[in-house]
Amino acid sequence: MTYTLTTPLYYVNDKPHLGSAYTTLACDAQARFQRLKGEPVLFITGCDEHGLKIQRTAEASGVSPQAHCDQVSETYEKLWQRWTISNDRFIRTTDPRHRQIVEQFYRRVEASGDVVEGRQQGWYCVACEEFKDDALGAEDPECSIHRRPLEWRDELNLFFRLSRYQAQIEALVSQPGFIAPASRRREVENFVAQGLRDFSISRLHLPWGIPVPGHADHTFYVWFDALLGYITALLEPGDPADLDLAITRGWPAHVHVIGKDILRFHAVYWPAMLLSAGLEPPQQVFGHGFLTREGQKMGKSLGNVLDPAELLEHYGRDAVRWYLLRDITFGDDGDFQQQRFLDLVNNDLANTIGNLLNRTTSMARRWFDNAVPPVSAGFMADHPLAAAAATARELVLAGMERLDFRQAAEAALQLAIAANGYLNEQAPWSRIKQGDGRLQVADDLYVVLEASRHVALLLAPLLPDLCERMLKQLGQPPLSSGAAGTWLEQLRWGVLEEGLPLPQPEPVMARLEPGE
RNA sequence: CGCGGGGUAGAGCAGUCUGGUAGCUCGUCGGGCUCAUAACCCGAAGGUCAGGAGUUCAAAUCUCCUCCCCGCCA
Repeated sequence: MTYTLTTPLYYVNDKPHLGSAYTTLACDAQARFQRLKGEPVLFITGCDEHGLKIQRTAEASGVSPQAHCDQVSETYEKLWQRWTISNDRFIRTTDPRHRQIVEQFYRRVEASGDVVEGRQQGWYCVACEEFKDDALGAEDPECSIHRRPLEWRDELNLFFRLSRYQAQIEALVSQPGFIAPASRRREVENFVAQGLRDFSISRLHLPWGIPVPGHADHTFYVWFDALLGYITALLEPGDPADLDLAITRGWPAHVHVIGKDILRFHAVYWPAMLLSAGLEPPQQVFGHGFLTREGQKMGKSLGNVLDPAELLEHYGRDAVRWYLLRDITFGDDGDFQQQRFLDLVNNDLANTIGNLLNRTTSMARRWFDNAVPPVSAGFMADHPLAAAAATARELVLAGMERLDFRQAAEAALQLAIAANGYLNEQAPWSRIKQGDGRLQVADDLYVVLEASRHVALLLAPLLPDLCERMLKQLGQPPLSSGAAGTWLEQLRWGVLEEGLPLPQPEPVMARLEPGE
């Protein structure tokens, strides 16, 4: 079955921020991991482009909404390309097929009797695209999040009868594993337990949206049409816009990865909409944490926003990916600390991993004719580094499966540390000087090279670039070429070929210089 | 108000479910090595586990109370 995973469809109100990049990077690692295991994967990302907020932003900068969306979503797409994100789809909710999918979906919900007319009255925050109940008594109320004036609305809208799904959503939400990490489940359960209320799914006289069939002047509320982008995205490029066809392409999604702020939409509203339309809810909704910078919230007003495009430019893909995925527990909030970022990248990638490869290939070349040394029979199987590699492999596989990138990264790193330690214990540089030490040195270098090869492979989902550079140093064909067999096949101890020529060593990871 | 998450060495965290010498990474300090990217390896210092009370032979871990941070309540 296809492993479908999604990032949020990012709202094109502004250029991409680090949070979006973080989510996307994490999904990319997961998508790569599943592909490496041989699973068919559908990795979906894209942009959400409707709504009043977009319309106003476009107006403010004097362009049409469509032109604005084209421009911003291109920024996203280009950025993901520069990060070599491996998404299979980039869906935009202004895609013509999306409109048809939304209409078909809506017809189903309507046919289930889940659409009713109602009067929507209250204070509205355009930035949130939400009504604010807590503002009811106040005069001149502000949005507590955006600190901008709320607008009074009183209009006839179409409502989705969410209340009918109370029992089903309660059951779904309490299902172990549906909401991840588990620590966020309670929050949603409590919300549901308060009683689900119908919510409006249309807006009146809002031109920048998808028209509601059969209701002139109504367009769909952004949150109704946006999530359906996940379904539209299932379609292959040449497919007709057909809902039944779409869901055969990889539904239900295995996981929606989102920021914790939009957990409710994904874990409550969205599954109910799907049930109403006779579709399965996603298997998991993973709400990850937010990033702060040096202990402070990032925000325009503080002027401390980290731009993912700049980070990429200054430090490169591997460094940023490593820091975000290795040092921050996926799910928890995390703090981006410049000093630690530099320390970790230099220590882990340049020193521990890069230098391990460098010193080992260099010795092998010098003493064994520029090639992988021969290993004596019987030396390999019960070797401590074989055990270390097996442990690392298990921890990486198990960790990645749970989106525990930190565990996976640390496991790969531990193998490199073990290999470095083994080298220092054996000190082949001393032993080679003793006449009878040559066979032992050959064995030792072989197992360390083999351990290094495992490190490279284990890093593949997290740091695809570094992995390929390491494999090249080890005389291996590119992993992406598939020439040496599948990833799992290569992750067996002893696959490294004796006598394989080793190229001139070159640092696979440069140290980052402080002070930028 | 209610609910959820959290408060453990200079920093970031694990350990809490299933009580029993407080552990990891980074930083700091000392030693070793010289194959290697001033890289690698080993060791040390550094903690009243937010505070208080209780249960227990024994509490970071269980119970109760207090304080502080973050989040949810359409």
